[in-house]
Order: sequence, then structure tokens, then C-alpha cells
Amino acid sequence: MEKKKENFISMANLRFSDENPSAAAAAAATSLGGSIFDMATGAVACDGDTKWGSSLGFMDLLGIHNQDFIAPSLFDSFQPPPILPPPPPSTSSEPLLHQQLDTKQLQALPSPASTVPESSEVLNNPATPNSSSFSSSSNEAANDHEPTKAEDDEEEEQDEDKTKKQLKPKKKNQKRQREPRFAFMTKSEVDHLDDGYRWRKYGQKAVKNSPFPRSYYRCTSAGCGVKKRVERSSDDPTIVVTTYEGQHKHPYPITPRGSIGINMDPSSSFGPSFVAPQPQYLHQQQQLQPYLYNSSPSLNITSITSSGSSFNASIPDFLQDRRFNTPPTSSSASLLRDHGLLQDIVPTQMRKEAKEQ
DNA sequence: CGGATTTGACCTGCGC
DNA sequence: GCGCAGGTCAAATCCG
Repeated sequence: MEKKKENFISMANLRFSDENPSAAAAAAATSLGGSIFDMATGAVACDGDTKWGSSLGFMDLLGIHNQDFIAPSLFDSFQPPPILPPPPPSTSSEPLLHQQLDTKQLQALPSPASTVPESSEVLNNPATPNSSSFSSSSNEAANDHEPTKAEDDEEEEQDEDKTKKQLKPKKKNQKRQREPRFAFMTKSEVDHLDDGYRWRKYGQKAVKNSPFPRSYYRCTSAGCGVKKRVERSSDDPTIVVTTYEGQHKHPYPITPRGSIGINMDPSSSFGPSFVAPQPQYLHQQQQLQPYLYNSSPSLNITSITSSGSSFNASIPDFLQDRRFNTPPTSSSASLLRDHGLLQDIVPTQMRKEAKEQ
């Protein structure tokens, strides 16, 4: 059986393509199987001389700033990942990217990308030609292996042995049911960005082709199996790649650091959406990162996938107006596009710096 | 002392 | 089948 590969492309390519054209191209070619998302290609093309780690606004990174499509249509193409994307890291300045990445795609990506070898990560899904493939992302991966009874039996026996050495009752047939992932990059000096949730580090691994280790965190909330990985881009040490996996099954924690507005909108299939600014959060950002990406693009990302499921969840809340409670309208997206997001959200200093690079 | 982190071992998936 | 790399576990250690 051929491994399912989504026609996804990480927005990371925007940057990678810049510094590693060949790899990016390869990623695009191999990963997308030729069906390169318009957004992706457009983004790559238009951002060819930019450095997302420094001057690109989020929308730029999304390839929106001078694209012809509008946000809604863009996100309509996303696959609804049943995850609750975390709020933007408190120390981040730029939610640099991303979306549903396919393992191969990511691995195909140059350095930084290679540090995010995720399968079925949430990423800016290049307008999947076939919308049905949309819903497949992680689910497909999880279901592409029909368990057999033989396997079940065999597995049960093995379980005992396994538990002796390691508590890994995973069943073969369950083929590591992975949660959809959402990865994004941020420019930060600290590795573990404070996103408001409580995380417990459970592992660290050296990453191939990267001098920086990858840290593994799990949400400490009982019953919440959300994980996240944090690693630095080997390409740009100032870039932190954070990958979230899973969906928080609990309210957004009220941390002593400051309250975080939560809108437990029951209508949202995506869990709480954050609607209020986080003063503390912003403060941190500014302290740690002068290049504060101070405004999330407003996107009307509520959409319906081919499967009919609400797509609201497919877009990380922080891509929505979590911090600034800006009405998520397509017009705002277009506004950003029309007027140049950078001007509004990226400090002049930053833009200047980007040019010098 | 309890919770968090570190770290080496182990497991799993994948490519060759 | 083998080796590699990613991911996870859990004992040891650290820290408030």
C-alpha cells in the first residue's frame, strides 16, 4: 500500500525555497505530486526575496499578500484538523507558518523543514484539487491499515513482553494513530514558548542535520494528550519551530501569568477560541522579541470541508483573532493584502532588517 | 517532598 | 533484513 501523501505543502517552503531552492522545489515537486497549491507556488514566487524569519507578516507567509485568492477560499481548502491549535507563543514575534505537513514533504524540505518531519501536520493545505483528500490527512493515515484478527491476537501476546521493557501497549493495527499536527515557526530567543498551557517535557532528541535538539512536551492537564515539539531551525537559530499535536480537551488554563480570554464557544468544534487580548502575553512578547507580530490576520476561516465537518477548527485560533478580537472577516484579510500587512504588523525596524539581510 | 527536567534505552516506521 | 532517525518511556536527577 502506498503511503498516503497529502498534497500539502508547508508554508515553510516559502522560506526554504528561498534558501534552498532545490530542496524546496523538490519538496514541492515530490510532496505535491505536481499539484502544487496555487498559494504555495504563488507564495514561493512572490516571496522569493524575502526572509520570513524577519520581515514577513503572517499573511505574507501564507502567500496572501499578493495573491489573488482571498482568505476564505484559502482556508476552505484546509483540512479540518481536529486539534486545538495553541495560542501564539507568548514570546513569539511571528507565527511564521504552517500547516498540515506530510512526513515526506517535511523531510524533503531543507534544513529547517527537515526539523519538522511530521506526518499529517496541519499546514496550509495547497488547495487540494480533490477536496476529499482534505479530510484524509491524519485520519487516513490512521485508517489506512485495516487490522486483522491475526494481528490482534499476536499483538496481545506481544503486549505483555513489551510492557516488561516499556509500557507501549500500542497495537500494531492501531498504527500509531497520530493526531493532526499544526506547526508554526516563531522568532524567539526562548525555545519553549509560553502559550498559556502547561507542558511537561518528556523527552529530548538530537535532530539530524541540526545542532539543536528537539524537545518533546506533553500537556500536563489530565486526560489531555496534546503534545508539542519544539526545536530550533538549524538554518536560523532564532527561529523556533513548534509543532502541536492533538487537541486540548480542557479549558484554556488560567495561568498566574495573566488571564487569557477564552471564548468557549459551544458552536465551535474546535474548542475554545480566544477572543481577548492578553496584556501579559503581549508584554512578554515585546520583552523578548522586539519584532512583535502584533496582529493576527483576520480570516474568515469558518468553512465546510468536503466531508461537511466544520472547518472552523482547522485554522489555529491564533490565526484567527485570538489576541485582538478582530472580526474575522474576509474583508480584513483582503485589507491586509491590499494595504500590505507588513506595514501594520511588522515594525519598520524589522522590515528594514529584513532588507539588509 | 513533589513536580519538572534530563537522559539513556528502547520501540516504531521507513528507506535501502 | 538492516540501519537510521524519530518518538516515547521511565529512572535518575534537579529544583523550588
